[in-house]
Amino acid sequence: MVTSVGQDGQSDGSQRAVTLLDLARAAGVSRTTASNAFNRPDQLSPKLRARVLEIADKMGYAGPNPMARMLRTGRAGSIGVVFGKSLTYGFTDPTSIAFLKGVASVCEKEGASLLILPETGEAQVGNAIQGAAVDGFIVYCMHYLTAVNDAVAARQLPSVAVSAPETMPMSTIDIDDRSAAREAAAHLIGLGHRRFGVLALDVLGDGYDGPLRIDQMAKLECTPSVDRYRGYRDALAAAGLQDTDLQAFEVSGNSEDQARKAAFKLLSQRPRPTAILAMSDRLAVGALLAATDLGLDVPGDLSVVGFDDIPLAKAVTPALTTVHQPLEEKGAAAARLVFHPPKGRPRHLILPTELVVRDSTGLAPDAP
Amino acid sequence: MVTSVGQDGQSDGSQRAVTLLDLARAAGVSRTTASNAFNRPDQLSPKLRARVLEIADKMGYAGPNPMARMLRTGRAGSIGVVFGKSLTYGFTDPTSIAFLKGVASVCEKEGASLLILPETGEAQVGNAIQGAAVDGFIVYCMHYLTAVNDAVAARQLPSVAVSAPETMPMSTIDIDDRSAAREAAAHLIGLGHRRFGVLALDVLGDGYDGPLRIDQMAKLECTPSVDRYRGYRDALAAAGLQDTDLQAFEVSGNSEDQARKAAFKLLSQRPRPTAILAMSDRLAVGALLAATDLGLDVPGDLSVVGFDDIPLAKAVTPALTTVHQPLEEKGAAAARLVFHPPKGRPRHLILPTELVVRDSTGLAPDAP
DNA sequence: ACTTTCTTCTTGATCGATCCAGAAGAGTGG
DNA sequence: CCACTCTTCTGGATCGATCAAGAAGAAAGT
Repeated sequence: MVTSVGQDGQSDGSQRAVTLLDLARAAGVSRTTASNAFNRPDQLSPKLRARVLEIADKMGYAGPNPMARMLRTGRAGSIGVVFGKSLTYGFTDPTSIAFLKGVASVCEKEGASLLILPETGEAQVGNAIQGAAVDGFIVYCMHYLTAVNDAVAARQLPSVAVSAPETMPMSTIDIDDRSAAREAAAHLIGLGHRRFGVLALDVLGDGYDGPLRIDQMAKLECTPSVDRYRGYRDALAAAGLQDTDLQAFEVSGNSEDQARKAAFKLLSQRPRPTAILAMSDRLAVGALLAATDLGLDVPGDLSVVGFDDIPLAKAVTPALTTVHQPLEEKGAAAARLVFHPPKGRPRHLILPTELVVRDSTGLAPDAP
Repeated sequence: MVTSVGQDGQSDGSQRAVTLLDLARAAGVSRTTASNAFNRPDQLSPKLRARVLEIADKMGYAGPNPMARMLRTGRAGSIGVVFGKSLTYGFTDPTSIAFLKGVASVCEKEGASLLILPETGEAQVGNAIQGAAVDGFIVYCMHYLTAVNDAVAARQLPSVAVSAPETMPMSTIDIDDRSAAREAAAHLIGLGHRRFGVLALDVLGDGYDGPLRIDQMAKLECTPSVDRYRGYRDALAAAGLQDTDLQAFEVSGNSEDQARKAAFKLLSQRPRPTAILAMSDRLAVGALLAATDLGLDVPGDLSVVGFDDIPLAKAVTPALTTVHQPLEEKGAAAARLVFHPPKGRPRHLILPTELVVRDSTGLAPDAP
């Protein structure tokens, strides 16, 4: 006999949910047959299947309980993405949005869902990671890598870390930040620039704004910020210039407003830098704003090079010269590595970058 | 005796994972005690707990299996977000990104994760919804509402639908599209405009570009596109103008490029509209581009009003006059409704909008 | 008629945890 | 010494499904 259930979904939620067993009993079949009605249509006669599904519908049984199914099958049908910074930041920064988009596109193809994990501060790092029902992880973060990566590694699932040291027991995916940055700086040097300002992403992710903390950098194996800075210096060294020709400020939170202030300071120094190397396009946009504040023409008085090539880069005026990196492809490649993990040793992908010259760079004003 | 496990996480993954029972045996305690070591520190002596955790670490036991835990506790620790359009679109459109950001901020506070579901086409709608291990749903989509919403409703979980008819057995959250649109149009009418072009979001989400399909609109109870169009007409009617003063094009995919083309057509007609009502800021930006193509000055020759007030709206030149809607708050409010569902009847929130006048609107060129 | 195969359906075991009720032992007070 | 509470720990039942193996009956081949 069919268990009577309230007509509408509104009724008091306290009643126990309908289970596969209830359905089986109501339909007069075994649990397995009921299960097969949903999962293996070929395992029972179409007529019976239709009847079972109809009764299921009548009973308000939506389908097999996902949690139970996961437990039994061992598959979650989703992959997790961990942001080092706050979850909200992931939806603010254009680079991580593009990355997510790449991840999402692959998830869609695979029919999997995308679980985005919160990070409730260093103390509880790993809490969410430990408890996530997923088939694999993508780690996208810039700071305190070890805590997060260790938690992910402990799960023993196919995992990929973005911009992580290759010493981790998981696949990694990255760009060659150092040589990309070198290329950006070399471009400016080629245009005759000799005095540079650097807008750096914050090295430690601790909200610090101010002169670059070179001493702290030594501690960090590998962050985009450090690598890009080294790349800038490489180019200067190759041209026989001194480190002192490089004035660098860290800007917290990759924010345009903060960058504007920092750039203002850089550009108020004498002799004034003739070019600004920004470690992200958002920072570069901040530099453009500061140039406007100071009445400087870009690229007449000042050249600006960005990094990332986010959509905004070509929308802004003047369009930014910047280092293009394949943000979406980075996400897609990471997702692919999670869904089809390499057998044996982990892979370490390096994606190509390319300097895109637009309108924000020109000959140095004081060039001979 | 402690089961020996390979030193590194690299070893062949075929060995069965360590379970709570294994850990309990290794530590010489019961499963419950081992479980409590992770979940209820107050239920066992600190000394024993430390020992258990240490052994767990040694065995490579990362913590209780999330799937099993979910099944037993009945809680997933995450909420699901369903996009009607493709998953990728969710990370492309600025309005949905802002919405997600709002959702994410609340998730972060609640310590929950955010599961983003794929939609693999109308045929399989509900597949992912049925199988998602979540504690509630947020439905964010514009089209074929019923299929998705029915699948969500069947799950009998706390759910919120954005821009859905209130007939659904779930909470909804929305803005008053119609009166917001009316206000936008009234603003232009007040400036002396009498001939309007409308750039409409596609009514059916089927990739159609072309003249507005008014006949189709009648079929749809409630989509932003339809409501906004009605709002525009309300304003015209109130001013004694005819519907024929309103030329409308649907633009598929809320894309700037498509909008540019559509706006070009609108502006090539004679007599030329003096104002464009765009149903989104992206469409409005397309209109600005088309104006540039045609050598029209905004707001001198043409006024443009957007909708949404995405970040781009004030970054673009001229800054867009637009209808501000609280996108992030919309996401946050939706998430709050999922985490703390109203007892009894579902709630139906209407969030406030506000016309923000910036630089893209001015007096009609032919005004008396 | 006998074996074989195919279809259709069922039973028992299992996935890996948490919850509930209660046992064992230590400490307290009368 | 007994009754009581408190802490610490345990075993059995349970969450809701899927899987592997096999039974019952129909169809087909020899």
